Amino acid sequence: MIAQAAAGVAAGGVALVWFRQDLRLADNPALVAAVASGLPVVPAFVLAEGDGSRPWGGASRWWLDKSLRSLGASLGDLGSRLVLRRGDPTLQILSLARQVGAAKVFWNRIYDAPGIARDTALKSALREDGIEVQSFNAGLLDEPWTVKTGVGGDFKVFTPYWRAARALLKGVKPQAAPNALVSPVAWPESEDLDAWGLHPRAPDWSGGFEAWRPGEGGAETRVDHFLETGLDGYGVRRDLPGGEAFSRLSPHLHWGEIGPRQVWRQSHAYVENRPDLASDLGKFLSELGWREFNHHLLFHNPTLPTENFRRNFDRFPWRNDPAGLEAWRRGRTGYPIVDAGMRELWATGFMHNRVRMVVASFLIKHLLIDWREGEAWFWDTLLDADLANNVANWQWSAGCGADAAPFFRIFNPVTQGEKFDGEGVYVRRWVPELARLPNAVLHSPWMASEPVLDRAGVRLGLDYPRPIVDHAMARQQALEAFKGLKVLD
DNA sequence: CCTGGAGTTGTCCTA
DNA sequence: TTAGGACAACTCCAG
Repeated sequence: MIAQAAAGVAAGGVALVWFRQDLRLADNPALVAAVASGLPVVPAFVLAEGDGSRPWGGASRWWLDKSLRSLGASLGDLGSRLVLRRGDPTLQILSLARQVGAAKVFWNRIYDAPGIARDTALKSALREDGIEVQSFNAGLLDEPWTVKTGVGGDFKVFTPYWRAARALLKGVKPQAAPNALVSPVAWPESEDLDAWGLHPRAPDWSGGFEAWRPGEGGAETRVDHFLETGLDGYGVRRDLPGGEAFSRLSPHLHWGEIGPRQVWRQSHAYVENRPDLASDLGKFLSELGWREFNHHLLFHNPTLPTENFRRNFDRFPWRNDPAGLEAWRRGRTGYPIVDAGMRELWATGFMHNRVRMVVASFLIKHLLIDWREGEAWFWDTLLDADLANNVANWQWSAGCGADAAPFFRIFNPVTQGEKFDGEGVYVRRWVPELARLPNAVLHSPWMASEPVLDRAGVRLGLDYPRPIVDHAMARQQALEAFKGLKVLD
């Protein structure tokens, strides 16, 4: 310990880079600033514990494990390392900064309330130690406080928000990754990633995650692949869960293995010689826009993760229904499109966007279960679980969020299945016990005649459940429940 | 301050 | 078969 501290101090101080949700070398302003300081650079990551922020879910921990290995390897290629610590990040960064003799500390910002409070306090503490601290924006196109309505307020409706946010973007120029990092004279000790147990054991339920490639390299491959194969016709094709026209960038964006500026720049560059793709590009970028908007909402509404954005929903008569919740989680509701989605989630850590809306609508409006239950399940099982996106989207689905779906918009799981999975590619993949049913009844097996069920080898109630609620009845019940929410804020 | 058009993703009934 | 309107009421936001 003494030798290490002495080594850092003797070299005239080092630049400490605290990685969080920016696990990349390219377009990383904190890293660029550290290199520009001319000091030896110590890159560090802290597995946060007990700092008031929400602990990562199981799927997120799986991803983080791989992403840290990737980042560590990339730093190794530059002759550097990634120093790992766990515990309260404030204490860990303070102690690490002192230990290595940091003259400067750099990080990229995050935008949830506990994180902001922690970072603010840490900044003061470091400065009291005479250490220079600087934070940057790596994760958003526009930081939340820069996008304002005409009268200086924060937007609550997406369309005007995105119009204003785009107008602020003048020449989006991602920064290049550094070519080399100067190492400190001596490295501080690092914890062992294997010992963190982020990869599930006993049992290892991550077998279905193998198609993912966490890390900066995987993110770059994903963008290229999407632009080549998914952008053409994205506006329509993105809605088909059996297809492939979606980017799958969300987990990479969540961990900052690629930043929105890079996605913005690359997709514009790709479309430069393809004017026919302008409309599809706009659709794709508006998805980035929703990500921006969700972070904007979270920043301006710190209680978004736990409280209804529209407070009149505080009176909503949510049902306590453990059996229904469990059927939903396991994909045993008897509605094939819902069950397919929930099983895709469980198996792969991902769910198609259209299907996310369908299953959310089902939990909230058919089962009348609190959106927070669904949000918690997604948080644990989604590889792209992101606080801002998850809570804002669940609130939107429930009707209590910003710019939310009107209450009478109750998805019919049969109609949705027929409309967006008409050929049954998606349902047959994830609900294989129904695979031999003809398309006409695939999304409503309870409507099939006995001979049709027999031929398909389906015994309702045995091989596949009957619907746990009747759609028409549930719909009426939901409309009644929502009627009780007269606004009187 | 006032006004009025608009608001991610739908469903169902009727003509 | 298909197209159009009802479904409520509210808030947001620009002019």
